[in-house]
Amino acid sequence: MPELPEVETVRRGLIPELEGRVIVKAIQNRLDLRWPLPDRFASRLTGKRVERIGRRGKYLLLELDSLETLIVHLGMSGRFLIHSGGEKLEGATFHHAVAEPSGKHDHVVLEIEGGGRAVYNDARRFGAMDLWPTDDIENHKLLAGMGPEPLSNAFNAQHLIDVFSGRKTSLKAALLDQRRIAGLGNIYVCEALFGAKLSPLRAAGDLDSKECNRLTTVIREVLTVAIEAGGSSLRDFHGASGELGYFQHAFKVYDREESACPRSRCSGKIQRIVQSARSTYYCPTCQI
DNA sequence: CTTGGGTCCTGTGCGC
DNA sequence: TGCGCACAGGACCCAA
Repeated sequence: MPELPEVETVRRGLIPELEGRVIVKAIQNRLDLRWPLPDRFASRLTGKRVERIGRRGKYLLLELDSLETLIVHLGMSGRFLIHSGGEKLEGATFHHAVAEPSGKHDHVVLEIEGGGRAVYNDARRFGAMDLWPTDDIENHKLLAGMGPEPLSNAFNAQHLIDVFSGRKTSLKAALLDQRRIAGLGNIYVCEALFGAKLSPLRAAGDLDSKECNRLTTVIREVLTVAIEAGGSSLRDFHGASGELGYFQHAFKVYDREESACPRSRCSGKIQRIVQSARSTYYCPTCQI
């Protein structure tokens, strides 16, 4: 599910409830998510203060005062919801419906100083958590080798030229590869390629510098606008206070098979194709 | 090394 | 309504 804008939305929602507060008690309801949780998981969280909540690609990073960082990945269906200590729905500021916790897949619950609870729920259990020394976080096996943050200065046209060079793989697959660029998933790759007028079927290594430049700019724009919209809620994405994002209403191609290309002066029709077993949406007329 | 396909898991929505 | 199937925002793992 969640790509960079959704994870960033969750991060921003967790900060006011969690940052600077102590985890009074951690409750672990299963031994594993996608992989086994680390040894003594709950006790390594209990009594620790969350100093800072960061993000790397699609990973949330909760830095604890024990010098360890709680690494969290939401997988496809993961949620991290805050239930406030008082009237639990009063804090919702969005006009959309607020999700009730199912309880069924609440795998990890953090009771927060002051009475709130942060609940990690993940029906499909493709998500993950781990604890790792904060000063060595970049060497954690899930984070090592990840490409640059697309909203940082390290991401630029030259970087794309470098990582695409000589690649025969499709542009679609290349952008989904977290080792080349962090944070993009199926939705935002489709949207960025539309914005850059590039076919997802092109070989990555075929792009010229002008095209890489265009793609760089569009990726930044798409992600920035999506974050401002609170991410996309196609099926079940919720922010930390249960609110829905609304960037899905701004999709130009994703999930819009058969509709007219939204680009002015293009008479094309959005197509859905399958690339490496995943849906790609694009306009074959203007995405060359 | 690169690349493509299968796989993990549960829920939902659709056609019949 | 009920059933079966296709599909879902991720990404690891392995075979070729």
